[in-house]
Amino acid sequence: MENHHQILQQPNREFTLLRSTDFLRQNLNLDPPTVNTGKHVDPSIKEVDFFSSSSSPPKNSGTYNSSQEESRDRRTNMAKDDRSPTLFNDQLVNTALNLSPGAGVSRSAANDENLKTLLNTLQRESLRLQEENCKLRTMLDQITKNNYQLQLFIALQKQKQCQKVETNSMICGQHLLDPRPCTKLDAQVASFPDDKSGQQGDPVEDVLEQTSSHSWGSSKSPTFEKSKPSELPFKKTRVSVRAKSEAPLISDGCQWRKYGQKIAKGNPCPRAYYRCTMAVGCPVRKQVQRCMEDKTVLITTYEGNHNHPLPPSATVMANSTSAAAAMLLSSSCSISNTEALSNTVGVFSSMPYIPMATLSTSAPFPTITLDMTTNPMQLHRETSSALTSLLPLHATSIPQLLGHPVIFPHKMPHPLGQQQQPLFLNETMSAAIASNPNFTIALAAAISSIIGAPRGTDGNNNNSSNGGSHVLPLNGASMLPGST
DNA sequence: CGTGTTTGACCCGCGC
DNA sequence: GCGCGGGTCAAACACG
Repeated sequence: MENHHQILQQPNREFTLLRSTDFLRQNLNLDPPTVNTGKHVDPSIKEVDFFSSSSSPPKNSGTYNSSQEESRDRRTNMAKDDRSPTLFNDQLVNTALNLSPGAGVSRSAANDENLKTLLNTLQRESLRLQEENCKLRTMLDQITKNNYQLQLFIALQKQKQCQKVETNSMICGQHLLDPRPCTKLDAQVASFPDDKSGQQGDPVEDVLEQTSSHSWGSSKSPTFEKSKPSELPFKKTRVSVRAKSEAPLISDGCQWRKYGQKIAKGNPCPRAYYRCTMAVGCPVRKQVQRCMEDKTVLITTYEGNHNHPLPPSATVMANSTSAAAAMLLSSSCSISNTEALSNTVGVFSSMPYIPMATLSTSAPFPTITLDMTTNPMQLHRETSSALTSLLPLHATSIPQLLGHPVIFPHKMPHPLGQQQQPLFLNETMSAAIASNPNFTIALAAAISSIIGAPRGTDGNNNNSSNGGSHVLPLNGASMLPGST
């Protein structure tokens, strides 16, 4: 908790914290040597050029050097092995199989021995990789969890700033911002960091509960707390996803129960209302409606926060939608157009295949629409102009959509510079995947980026052998060049 | 019989 | 105050 506050007050450190590997180390107290059983394997997937003739080894950490030297030694041994197999001592790869026709029968025993050794080595290596895989999985879970909590703190901090700005503006008699009033949540948010007394359990969860209870809730619904008349209405944030799909529903990993259907005005296609049934009282709801212009396009609108753990498939969707919602939040404080835009760019530049993002402020609730229906290459070109038209939006809700949001800190510099590095898992729906095979690649890139983000503390890509870039199939596409 | 869907009725907010 | 439209409820129904 304390760390989060410190981090929030030191913008320069924000990025460091959210960089996967550093974040991982800091949160899990995993020093590189402890990650692996035998020798060091950097959690980030580093591209090591085993065949480079470069004579200047990187001057990184000692562990990394030792790893490289080990690789060099192995190559050397393999080279020598052609002439003198006995010189090869590395247990990992034993190439001392004498398969030459001239070898006598007396050598078969030695060959068997070598084969056994090789087998044992491979088995050990396989076990080691399994252990690593398991550990990385655990780390990934932890990162997701920590990001979730951190994002909430950032959101809370932003809410506080927002409130200050609005207060100042009111005092000056020039309420230039969106006139929509601050809400009950604002007060809760503002008081949250200091007001821990009397709270049981995780205060973060408490705030989420409060947020959820106001989200999309009917005053009649027994599940939701009814707002007192004296309280101002709660402004909701929604994320709408457009995807081509013939199916009546898109698969997002959650279980839904239909509770209503309506013919909305202006669209002959009925709008279906679904409620999450993965947990009792989960306030998350979604609307599904076909696009009037193109009936193959399914528009799914999400709102609310899950009050239960999500399966991985649902987390993927949650990350994407919550990232979109984070865009709303990042621009919610009405600081300035430029700043808001830079924030939104910061979020969406990380989403390689969330192409067309549009905000609707005319709707009763701030809604962001992610259009997955167009060609990704085209989208990359389109998005820039689409996003540059974004205006700051006063979304007073915390868009903790769908469980496990991930958010970039304020004005986070991109680690890959021109090449954007995705930190969001955008493989969202089977329908979208079907129409856009690049989603699979994007997912791989996103996972790779989480597991193997490049190290560094300044946010620049100063690591020539970083593990993220070589696996990122971004089509050379930074969605928004020049984003900070 | 339990679970999910359908559908008409109802509630509520908003604009006029 | 009234009408309209969005959202939700809940009884009836379907299905495995």
